[in-house]
Amino acid sequence: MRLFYHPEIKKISLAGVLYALGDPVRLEIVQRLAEQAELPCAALCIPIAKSTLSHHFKILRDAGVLHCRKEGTQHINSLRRQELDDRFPGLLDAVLKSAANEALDR
Amino acid sequence: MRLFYHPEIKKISLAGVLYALGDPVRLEIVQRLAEQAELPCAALCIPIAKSTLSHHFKILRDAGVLHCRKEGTQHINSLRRQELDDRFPGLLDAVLKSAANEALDR
DNA sequence: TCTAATAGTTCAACAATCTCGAACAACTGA
DNA sequence: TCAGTTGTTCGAGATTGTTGAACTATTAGA
Repeated sequence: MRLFYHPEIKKISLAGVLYALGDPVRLEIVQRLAEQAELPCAALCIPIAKSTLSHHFKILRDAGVLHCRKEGTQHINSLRRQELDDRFPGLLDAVLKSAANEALDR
Repeated sequence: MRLFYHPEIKKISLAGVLYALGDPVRLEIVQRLAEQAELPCAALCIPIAKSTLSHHFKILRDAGVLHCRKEGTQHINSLRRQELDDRFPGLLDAVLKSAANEALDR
């Protein structure tokens, strides 16, 4: 299995990041990673096919939101938080805060 | 032609808003509306089919990002800025600031 | 070392969504 | 009333999303 593609921070587009965050499953992944720093794909426990989950992780990686490294049989994911904050200051914080707010409403 | 659907502010979802913003054309529409307050659809001058543009406006309306009212033959669009700020504080500002930052890079 | 189990990816098929031109509806002005 | 303007709706083809099955890579146990 080859190494994953991770775009340079300079090549990350705002529309790409927003698109990646604009899906309930992917938004949940990002929220979990904001709390836990590192997670393997399987830790999500979301009831969807694992091929679909793999696809969502790929979109987040390609958009520049996540970094993924291999460790044994697992793929460990983490937010590219510092890089995102450098490129789009305040964006991720605003999204995470909004997500937390939204969760309170229910 | 019937009136447009505009969701209640309480029913606007974060993923829906991010999805709506996660397209270069729609992001540009939102940026323009942040500068100009009100615009008819035709004012965009983006080289895509007008049926496609109409579709993008519908997505932005359905997500709760835009309000649209009829005025003669035109449909006047505006950001639901106050409502969005109430529901997701700081989000729109962060997106608009990020968009402005990104524009400087090129 | 062989085998089975685990973690994810890739593939192929089907479903859903996007983009477009054409047709349509609503309004305006001559 | 008739033509022009603005934007929506419809149907078709292209793109993207979702899924189970097959596959790769690694680990643990006999």
